Amino acid sequence: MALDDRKLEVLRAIVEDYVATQEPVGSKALVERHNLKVSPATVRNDMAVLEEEGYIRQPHTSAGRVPTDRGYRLFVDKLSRIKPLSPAERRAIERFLIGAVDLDDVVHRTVRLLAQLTRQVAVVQYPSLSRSAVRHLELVPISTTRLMLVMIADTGRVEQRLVELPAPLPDADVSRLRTAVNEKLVGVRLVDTPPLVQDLVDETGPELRPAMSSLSAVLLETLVDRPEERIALAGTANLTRGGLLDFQGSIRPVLEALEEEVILLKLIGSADVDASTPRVRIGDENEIEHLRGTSVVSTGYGPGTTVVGGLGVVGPTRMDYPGTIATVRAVARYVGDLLAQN
Amino acid sequence: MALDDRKLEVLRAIVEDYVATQEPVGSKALVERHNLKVSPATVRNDMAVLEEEGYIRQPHTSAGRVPTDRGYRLFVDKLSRIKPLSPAERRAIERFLIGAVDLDDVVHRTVRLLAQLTRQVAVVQYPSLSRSAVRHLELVPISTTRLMLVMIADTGRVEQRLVELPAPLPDADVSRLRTAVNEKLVGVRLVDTPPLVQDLVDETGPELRPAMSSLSAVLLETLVDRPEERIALAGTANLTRGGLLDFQGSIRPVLEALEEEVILLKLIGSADVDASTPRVRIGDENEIEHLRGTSVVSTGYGPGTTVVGGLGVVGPTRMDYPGTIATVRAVARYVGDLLAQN
DNA sequence: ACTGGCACTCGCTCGCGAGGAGTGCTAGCG
DNA sequence: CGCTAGCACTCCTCGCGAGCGAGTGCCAGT
Repeated sequence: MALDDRKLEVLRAIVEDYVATQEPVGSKALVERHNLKVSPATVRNDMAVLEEEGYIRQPHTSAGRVPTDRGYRLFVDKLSRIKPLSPAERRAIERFLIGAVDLDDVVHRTVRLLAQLTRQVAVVQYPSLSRSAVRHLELVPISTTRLMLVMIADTGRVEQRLVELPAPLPDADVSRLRTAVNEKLVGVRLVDTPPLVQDLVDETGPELRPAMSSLSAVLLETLVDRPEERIALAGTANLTRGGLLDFQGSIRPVLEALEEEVILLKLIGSADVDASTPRVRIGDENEIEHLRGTSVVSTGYGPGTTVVGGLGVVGPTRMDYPGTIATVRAVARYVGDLLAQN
Repeated sequence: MALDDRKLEVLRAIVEDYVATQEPVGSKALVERHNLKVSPATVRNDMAVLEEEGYIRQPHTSAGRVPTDRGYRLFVDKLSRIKPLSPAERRAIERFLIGAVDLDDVVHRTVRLLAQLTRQVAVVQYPSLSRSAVRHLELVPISTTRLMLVMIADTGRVEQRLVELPAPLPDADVSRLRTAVNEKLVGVRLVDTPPLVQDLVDETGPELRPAMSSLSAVLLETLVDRPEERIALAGTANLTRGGLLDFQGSIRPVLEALEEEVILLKLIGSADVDASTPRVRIGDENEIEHLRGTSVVSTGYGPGTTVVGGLGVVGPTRMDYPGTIATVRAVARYVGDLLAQN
């Protein structure tokens, strides 16, 4: 059954009021606050229909109506325009992000900014190694049988790993190794390195072969096969906002979920995200069981139109979607621009 | 006024029971659970004295007694022995920490381990740069006028900073810079570098002087003058344990405080910590206003007896002090040993 | 110095009733 | 046919008071 315009308007009003007041909204209050042209009774009839269709529900008989996940979904898809950011917000974003000294700094500032602007929990993934290319590889002797391998990626990430050598290696040989790996790998995307790394080993002379093998094993395993994803989190205190009404009484499961990097990666990981417009997952749409009852707004970011990582926020289903979506999108763009500069 | 042995015993019993049950403890229950040799009435008299002295209090007339911060303090200082860890705990620690691939990994594992074992919020400071020495400095050209400076510290920390050069610099000159700074600074503690960095600039020939100046400015400012401290946090979900009884009803201020790195550093920062035995701050003893109502157990860690960073846990004043202290101390030692190996 | 007894305090829980917001239904109106 | 006004009904919320019980303080006795 198709909902006519007025019913949609009623749904929008319910969502907006509920988000604003956090209380079930009744027919009378609705017509007053939104000066609709019809009477409460009419609105009640519309509400009955909306309820039948599953867009709203009553917590109990004789209480006002509350949007369901489905109602929010319709609201987000059809009934809301993304709010333009206020100049103050734009300024806040700019002010926050200038002066970052390194990637860590950028990510930390971003996640705090996002938490502050949306007043929710913010999550930012570091640029994914799998979407990075090698900018430089450095080998630092730690002892005669240990090297530290430092990889600097074009996304600004710097990773280090210990390499145990099968036999002591003079410094001159370390230099040769360094030159060899850099010549072969600089500029190559990490996902494309495996065959080249194999070449490297094959091409290495017998005296350096064992060392190169150890090195390539570390390279492949820890940087390519299961590259470490990193995540920053901020604003968990915002979960306590809105009393115990949100998150069906306990923020426990939410906090637990947020401590699992794996879960966070699923949430805002860059896997299936594109940078055009944020993705919104509402309540039950979330795969993570602990996060039913929350909504997640996430998007990819990166220099230009490419995506190197994801970011987003986690909040109650009862959130200001237009504002949150706008903020997430704006922050992602700024961060992308910032990365493009380096 | 001196408390006789039995009164101390009563205090200890009250603390233990309250920690275990989370409920005010009454005289009758006390004599039963701890089979004291005296009657409830006697215990009541002792309680009256303990209350006068400020070690315990009643939430309201006709409720049991609850320890005050002062009571906990006495308990920690005089009435408790540090529990030895169970073999299971020792095993958990070992299992958790082997297989860490780099410093990030070590810190992350440690903080999660600590949170899990103590069932509280755990905080681990990365080895402080101010207590590190330079192991290697690397310069990577990003463009003709930009270098990335990577410092590898003996504590395993790796820091990178962008250096803007006043003029384009050929690769050969980059190498000369690299050699110069490494010869001068490798092995030197960061706090001791400033005069040497100055020497470096002075000794540099005129053609490299401008580049060296930029480089030294970055070195001094971001690595020595205000070195970035890093912190890892885990177990915030544990704050919700024990309902709303702990933290006077709201975990909000606690979560807020935990988001401030500055605050965390004050808490567990290595400044005034020694590695011998954990420091315990109970309730009001905390300087941080938001953390009144919590207790903090912290200690320093590092290879051998040196201290390179701090770690600890934050929990309700009503916590298992002997167990927590033992765990914090044990984890700190293991981490210290682990660092010593690298 | 400790104990048993006893009166007392006071927070907690429950049931009850009044109040009120909001609803669904029905009849009437344009 | 859609909208509206009126009305009876539901059910949540809040406040009140009684009963209960844990725990206490005090006092007299050993």
